[in-house]
Amino acid sequence: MVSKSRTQFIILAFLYNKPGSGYQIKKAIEASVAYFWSESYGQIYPVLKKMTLDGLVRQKDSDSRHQPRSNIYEITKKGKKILLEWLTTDVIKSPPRLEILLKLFFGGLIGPSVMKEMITRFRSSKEKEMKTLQLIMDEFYTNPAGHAVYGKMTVRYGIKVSSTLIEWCDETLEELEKLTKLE
Amino acid sequence: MVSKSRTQFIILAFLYNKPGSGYQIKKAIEASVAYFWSESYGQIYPVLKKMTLDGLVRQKDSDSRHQPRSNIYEITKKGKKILLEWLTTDVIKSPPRLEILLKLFFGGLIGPSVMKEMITRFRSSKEKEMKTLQLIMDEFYTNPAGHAVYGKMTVRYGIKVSSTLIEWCDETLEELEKLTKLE
DNA sequence: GCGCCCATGTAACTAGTTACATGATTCA
DNA sequence: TGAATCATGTAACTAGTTACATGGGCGC
Repeated sequence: MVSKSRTQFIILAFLYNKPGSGYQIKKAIEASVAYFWSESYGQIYPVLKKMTLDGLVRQKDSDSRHQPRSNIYEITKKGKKILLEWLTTDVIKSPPRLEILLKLFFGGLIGPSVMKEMITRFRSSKEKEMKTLQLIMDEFYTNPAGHAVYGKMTVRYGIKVSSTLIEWCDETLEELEKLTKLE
Repeated sequence: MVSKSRTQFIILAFLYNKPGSGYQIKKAIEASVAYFWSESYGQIYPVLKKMTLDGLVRQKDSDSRHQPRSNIYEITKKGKKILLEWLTTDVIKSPPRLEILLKLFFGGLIGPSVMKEMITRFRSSKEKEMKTLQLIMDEFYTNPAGHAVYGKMTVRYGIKVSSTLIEWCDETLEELEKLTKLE
């Protein structure tokens, strides 16, 4: 049976327009969607193998004279078909698991000052994240390329969410401050 | 070795103030942190067993005359210790995996109208989510209870994020609309 | 020759879900 | 009596990470 792992679909998406190797796919992911997706080699290589068996990709005849040996895959008709199907299917919402909220929820067990430190560090990480995304967004404007519309939308998502979270941290820190004084 | 699964820690947190069964823990999770956390029985029961072996919880002498048989666990000193350690440890940020962004990123492959439909449905789900959270928040104010401060903070997180996402959907839908006209 | 990057891959492990099996009690 | 709820548990599966092993080519 053809699997429904998301790894499979991101691979198909990257192979859609041009063939590539597992290594190249991983690099492409890091260079483009890293802020909302990641894959490990330990996932990519086995999945590529499985996809070959399922007829979603095929190995290109290893054109020989290649420096390091590299297995280039190209997408098949079947691969394109199931990719497009997946793209038009609704996102199945996975039960959200927000560890920071889990810890905060049980904040009563450890007291507000420790929580304050934790939220402060969380805030820093979000600020850093936002700056990175802002740089990517700037890049989009200085390097205009028509195909980037969809990329921009995803980056805007990240920027909006992280700036909201920074706001939330500030409000939360204020409340924790009040609790500290009551201690 | 004592595991670091988050399931383990949420169990410890719920047992911190009073003993309970696997079933009760699951119900408590559903009744309090469901909007940012979930656990399945298939996870809870085996983990409770493992935790007993590790000495983090112990089974209370099954007081007999219990209607249905039920295994009540209580937290041990060791359990409390590692719970507090975990609570004060920073959240390890798991690589985010936002499927909606993954699909949107490859929107060029299927075109704006299909994407518009998807974002519209995503927007509805966020709106529903926000309303639910708003109700929970109202509950906090009409049923005032001192211990709820931390709960309120987590709900406020959810409300802020979902309302930001609704905004993002609107902006994104507008842009997609423009693209549709260019088709 | 050494270190770095290209490149592929596997093994062991962790985490978790879904579906199923089982059976007691409660209440309409 | 039959449905709902309480209650526990297992088996099979899916997804994914981390660490490790291996080796070639490139440039200094």
